[in-house]
Amino acid sequence: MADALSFLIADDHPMVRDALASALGQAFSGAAIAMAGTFAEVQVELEREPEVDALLLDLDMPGMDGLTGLALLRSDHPAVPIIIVSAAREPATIRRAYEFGASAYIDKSASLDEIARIVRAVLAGEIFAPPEAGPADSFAQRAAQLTPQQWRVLALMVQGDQNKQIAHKLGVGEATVKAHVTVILRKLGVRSRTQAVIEARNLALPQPEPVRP
Amino acid sequence: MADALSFLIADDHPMVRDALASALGQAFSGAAIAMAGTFAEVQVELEREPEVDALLLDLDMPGMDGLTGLALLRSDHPAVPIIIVSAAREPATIRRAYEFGASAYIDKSASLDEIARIVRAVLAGEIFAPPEAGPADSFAQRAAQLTPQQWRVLALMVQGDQNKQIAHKLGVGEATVKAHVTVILRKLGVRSRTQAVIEARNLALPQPEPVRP
DNA sequence: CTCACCATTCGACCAAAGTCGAAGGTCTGA
DNA sequence: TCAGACCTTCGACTTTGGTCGAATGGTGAG
Repeated sequence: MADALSFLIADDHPMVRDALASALGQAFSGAAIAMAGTFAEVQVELEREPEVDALLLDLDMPGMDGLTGLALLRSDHPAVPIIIVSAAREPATIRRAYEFGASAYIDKSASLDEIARIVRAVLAGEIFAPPEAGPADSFAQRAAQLTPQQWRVLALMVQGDQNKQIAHKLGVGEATVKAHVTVILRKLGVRSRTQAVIEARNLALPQPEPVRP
Repeated sequence: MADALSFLIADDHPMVRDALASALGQAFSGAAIAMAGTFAEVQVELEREPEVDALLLDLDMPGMDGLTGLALLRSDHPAVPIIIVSAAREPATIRRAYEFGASAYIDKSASLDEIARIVRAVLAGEIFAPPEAGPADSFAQRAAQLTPQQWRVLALMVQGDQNKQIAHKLGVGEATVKAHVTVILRKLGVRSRTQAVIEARNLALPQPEPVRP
């Protein structure tokens, strides 16, 4: 399987999807390219074909609460390299994306050549994540310790679901969900569900906006 | 008291405070001008002197969770006209500010003449709030029904406080806080504390950011 | 003044959230 | 194969959250 590459492109904007697909098809002839327009579709595709060589992911898709969705995918499929493709964002968001396991970041204004170059580098095993990362975001550090199932529980908590609803959606007992919540609260360093939701939402919605007087 | 006007300027940036003070002092000679740099200071000043003719308020101050703080002040002092002074914001935020009882909106890049003109209009009883407002934000409409004490409770809920802590901070029993929470949930149309906090925080942090490809 | 209305307060009761301990499953390295 | 670590699951128990009914006190309409 020398050149039987496969990619998954996730973006809610069809135009962007096609542009990325054309860029990849040109740079890697014969590559299999799958598409997804919502967070749910991404999960389905990855479930069907977990062996993709790279996932090109937009952070502003319906269903994924920003970085929460990234972390969720990352937990479910640790082996899949994830390349963030998004509009210009604050450096803090980009840094956090790396902390959550993203392999690279591509600005939507990048040229097709640039995209191909970055994807090729990721496939070669290079990670564009800055090895330094500085002191890093403390909450992100703590959140990175969560297991896949715990991420799913947290993602539903952030949407306002109660334990009973979460249990039903995940197909487990309510007692199980409660146990997960307990661990989540301890790992995040908070003392109530409400505080956990507040902190998690700060991840999804980085800054109100920069001040420009 | 023909021209014994008094103003309260609330902004965490000293430079902006001085600019506003100079604009008002020039346009309304003899006016008494008080200052505040945090949300807590605003509350103290309004408690000490509730008869101010206008409050010039910055939304990005420490302590006030965006529009939550505005609504809180509005509930505590319904008679004080509030003029929002802030950096450029999305139209949705400005619209919501009006729904929460703001009398006018001044961009920080406005000239001193413009500021004086708007303040004069507000003092004359004119409200710059668009009478139409369209379908309006449904949550904001529901939230506007909250009483002052209920706003205080909600503001503390949004910070992640538990009922016991809220009771202590407000100097009432825990049972009282629970009763308030019940009414708040019903008025907001949600079924749990977590959902209420999620919706309330959507007010404070409008959008992630505009897309600029 | 009297009545009605509403904000605020609380106690008693029920539902949801959170804690503790434990069992079974999987994977890794000795 | 066995030991240890970890994820997932759950039941029993405690704490917190939320509902209902009721008493108090203020305020405005008639």
